[in-house]
Amino acid sequence: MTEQTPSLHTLKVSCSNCSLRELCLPVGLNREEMAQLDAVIRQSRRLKRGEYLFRSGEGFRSLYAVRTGFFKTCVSSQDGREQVTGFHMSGELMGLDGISASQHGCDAIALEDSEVCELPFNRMETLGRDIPSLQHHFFRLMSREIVRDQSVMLLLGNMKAEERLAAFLLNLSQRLAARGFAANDFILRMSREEIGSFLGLKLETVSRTLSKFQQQSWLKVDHKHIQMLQPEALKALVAGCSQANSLR
Amino acid sequence: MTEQTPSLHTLKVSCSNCSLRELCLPVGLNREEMAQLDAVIRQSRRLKRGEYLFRSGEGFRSLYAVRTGFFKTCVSSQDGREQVTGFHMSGELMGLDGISASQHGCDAIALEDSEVCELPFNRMETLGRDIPSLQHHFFRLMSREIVRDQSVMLLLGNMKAEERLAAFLLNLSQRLAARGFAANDFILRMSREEIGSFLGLKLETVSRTLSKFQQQSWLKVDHKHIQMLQPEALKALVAGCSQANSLR
DNA sequence: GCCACGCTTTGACGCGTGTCAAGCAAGCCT
DNA sequence: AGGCTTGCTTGACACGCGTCAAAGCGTGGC
Repeated sequence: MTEQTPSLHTLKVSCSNCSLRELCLPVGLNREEMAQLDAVIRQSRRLKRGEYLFRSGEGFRSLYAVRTGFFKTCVSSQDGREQVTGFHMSGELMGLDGISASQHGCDAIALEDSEVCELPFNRMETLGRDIPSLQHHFFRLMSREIVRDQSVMLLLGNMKAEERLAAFLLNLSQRLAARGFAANDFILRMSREEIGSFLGLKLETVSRTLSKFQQQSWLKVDHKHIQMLQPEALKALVAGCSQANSLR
Repeated sequence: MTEQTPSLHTLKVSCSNCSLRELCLPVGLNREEMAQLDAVIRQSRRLKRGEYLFRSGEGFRSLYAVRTGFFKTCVSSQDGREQVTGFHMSGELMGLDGISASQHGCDAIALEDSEVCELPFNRMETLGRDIPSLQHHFFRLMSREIVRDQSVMLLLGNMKAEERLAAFLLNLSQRLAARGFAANDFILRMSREEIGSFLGLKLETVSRTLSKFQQQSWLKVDHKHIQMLQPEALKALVAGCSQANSLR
């Protein structure tokens, strides 16, 4: 709730170059500024499912905004444990963690055929000096990412398996709805294992919990096809943990 | 490892106004710019142990840099579950999560008598336009916070109690050492419960695990006084999970 | 100085989730 | 079409951590 999703009418607006919900909308740029921005945003790049957009350790030069498709970002430790740190759909930004050390801090992998806009960070930074509202917007975006991460910490530190999964599904539903998709009938783009990695659970637990939700007729689960029959029931489960709506 | 701590010689440098390791140092400001910055930084504020620096939901106006003392930040859900999102010592910045919604997203509480510098965000933002290196530094700070949060996610999602506690102690040790304090002999400023909340464990588990470390003569634990007898043993425990060095 | 309270430690026990393993369904390749 | 791979489901069991409880220790207040 602390993070408001863009209202629907704003979704129709777009940059001339690509539709970057988060990037363009709240800024209120004039025509000239918009042109400057367009000049900086590079032609979009297409990725096939499974392809890496960037890898942890690679030099950082650009942020990437999802135009179409779906991504996961993940960090992994030396001994191979992998933690999915987020799932990213159209309009969302990836790569903010790379600024600090001038190299990417996580892997970004396309979970379906996708398209991204590349935003060369140096040039965005320079542009921010000329366009204060753009600079401010970038600070807000980074701050929002921090808020989101805190919600995930709350989830990982305090919630049980059922609560985590319910929070996850509701968050997904809400973000899809904000993009004009059905809120209660959608396809998961990620595997059970990836969901588990994000939620700090094993894939078997994810599977069992989904089955449990289905038994209670809260969901209909057909492989990756999810129908939310009683979203209120899920909401009741996470009612206490309200922070956990902005997971991504 | 991805986050390098400031080298020791840099620690002696300080702003004329207050010693903000993270804020001032890497920027490389000239004399005039330094003066501009000083003009913006407000007189420092003192807090007694237990006092709130800010609360979740309060209007956001400023960031705060710890001058002396020790803080925790935490988010809490409606039903009262509390998650400590970080511990903060001298030179570290708090409040970055407040930018996105113009209100603070967490509570900040002094764990001992402390002193902070207030940095009015609007004025810092304006100043950033005039001093590119300052602007860049702010982006880096925010990005570093995101990297840190990702490490915490890895810890909460993948590590066992012993690994979490070892990673926590090593991180604390390292940050203290970077500030010129003894690395292997220090006082915990927080309770077992607060450690547990940060690490996603119950206080009993924290206590038991500390006892276990002591039995193995890896530590000497006398209430809040910790002596690390065999830091290598702790390092070996977290060896695989290298990401987890930048927890804070 | 004493008492009361908060914090910590330690034990016994139970539960939730991880682990291991088997079987199934869907999709892909040849 | 057949066989392979990959991902998912489900069961049985184990174990780490949470829960509940009691007792010890320090500290601060009066």
